[in-house]
Amino acid sequence: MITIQAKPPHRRSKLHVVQAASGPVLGLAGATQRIAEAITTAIIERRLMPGTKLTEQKIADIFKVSRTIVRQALNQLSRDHLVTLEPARGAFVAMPSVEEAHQVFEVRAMIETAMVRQLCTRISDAQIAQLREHLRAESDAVNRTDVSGRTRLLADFHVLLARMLGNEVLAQWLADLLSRSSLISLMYQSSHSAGHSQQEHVHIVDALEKRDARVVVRLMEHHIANVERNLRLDPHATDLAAALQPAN
Amino acid sequence: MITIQAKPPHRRSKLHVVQAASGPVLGLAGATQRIAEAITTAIIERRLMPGTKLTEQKIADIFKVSRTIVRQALNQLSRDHLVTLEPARGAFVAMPSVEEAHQVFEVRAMIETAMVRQLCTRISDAQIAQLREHLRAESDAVNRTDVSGRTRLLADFHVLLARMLGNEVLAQWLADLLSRSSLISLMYQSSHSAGHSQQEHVHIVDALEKRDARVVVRLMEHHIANVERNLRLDPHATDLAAALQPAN
DNA sequence: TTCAAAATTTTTGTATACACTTTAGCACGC
DNA sequence: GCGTGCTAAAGTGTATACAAAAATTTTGAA
Repeated sequence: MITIQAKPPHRRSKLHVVQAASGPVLGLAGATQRIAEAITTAIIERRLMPGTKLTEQKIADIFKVSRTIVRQALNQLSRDHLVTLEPARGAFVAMPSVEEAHQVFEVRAMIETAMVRQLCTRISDAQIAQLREHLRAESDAVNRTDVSGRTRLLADFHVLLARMLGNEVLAQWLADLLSRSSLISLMYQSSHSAGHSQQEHVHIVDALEKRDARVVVRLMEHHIANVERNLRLDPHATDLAAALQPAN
Repeated sequence: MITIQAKPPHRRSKLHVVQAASGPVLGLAGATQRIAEAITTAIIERRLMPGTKLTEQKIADIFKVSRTIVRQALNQLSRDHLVTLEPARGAFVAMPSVEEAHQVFEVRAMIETAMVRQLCTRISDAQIAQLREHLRAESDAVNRTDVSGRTRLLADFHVLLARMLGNEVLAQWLADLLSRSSLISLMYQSSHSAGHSQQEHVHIVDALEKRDARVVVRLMEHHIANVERNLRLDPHATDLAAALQPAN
């Protein structure tokens, strides 16, 4: 049996998909994305606490769109593990378990050590400079106690490393893992100070500059282990987290 | 202002989500999942070639559901990179670029070597036995030249290794990567024989049984490199794939 | 005949309607 | 007073309707 196959007539350049920044059709998949991002940042910035119910109609009203769009956004977020979908009950801001938290950090340790090991053999001086610049931005945010900014920058450091391998597949996945990490950190009230993290980033870049694979791997291992070690993994943390809540 | 946040009233055991095998409400998220899986296997089994347009209404008719459900399924598949969504044009079976193919294998090499290295320190004899059993199943499928079965089993081997670390986060991600790998292999007409792959799996398990980290890492590196090396990454391969095309 | 513009059909994107499930409120009996 | 069952309200899941965009076909002229 031979199945005949239609090919896409004459598909336009892939650039078309990317442009998205002009024209009348802005809002195609844009609205969905916009809402997903709004919810994501709200979660990361602690305006939406773990366990919070996300009622479709309420969100739809806020953004002036139909439930259809909100549903798409919530589905995306559930694939990122930032919200949990319970059949017939609705969407809730995810509450990663202690188990899950451990697994996330374990995977991060595996992939990020492999990453920096690779980087030692290929990183350019220009890239080192770029990292230094990022470290400055981190340091600024820490000093200004810009909480949401520093959280984002500290996470971006890791994604930046991934991106420097020129591997977008890796970078995107690590970005996912890091938004999950952020949720975990805020849920379990990390006692690991931002300043300390930032300092560790500096050491990692120092080792990268010397292309010292052994040291950089050890530093990255310790860095991730430190972050995990400083989580409050006792159960009462969840209650504490669910405390005070501006409703939308 | 302190607004108290409603926590999900009294959430039922997570088992509830899993059951799904009884009652009248079967088809809650089940229909979406069913369609996504059908399309996935159709792609892996080469019944849907890369570039094929997936028209929503046609799929909806086939499965006797509304476009709503099909749309959800297509969205999921696009997150798995098995289909590409082009705004206002529709869904197409993905055509991973050479670049993307390379990146996928690079990441696989990184994560899977780290994985087996870890496994050497923790794997149990019972797990070795489980792997041996899997190898038998692989061998059977190869001998029977059960094409779709062997493709699945050869991929499952890698996921099985991930699962043996007891890390579901890792396992799920690797599963995604492997379905992508399958698509890449069929798109670029791998000349790497299934039998050869299967043989390499045997060697890997042998080394795991001896808990020889150095060897097992080397074997895994070579195994993945071999698979990639045997792809036809020359450009005409894509033309070849898009070759004979009467419109439907 | 061949090319281009217009009209038609198909298909996507979003909103809305409706059925069914869950949740909350309330009366009743213990 | 407290738990139990019933009723009403709210919310989710799916189908359908409709508008806008894209693809296809038709039409008309060189």
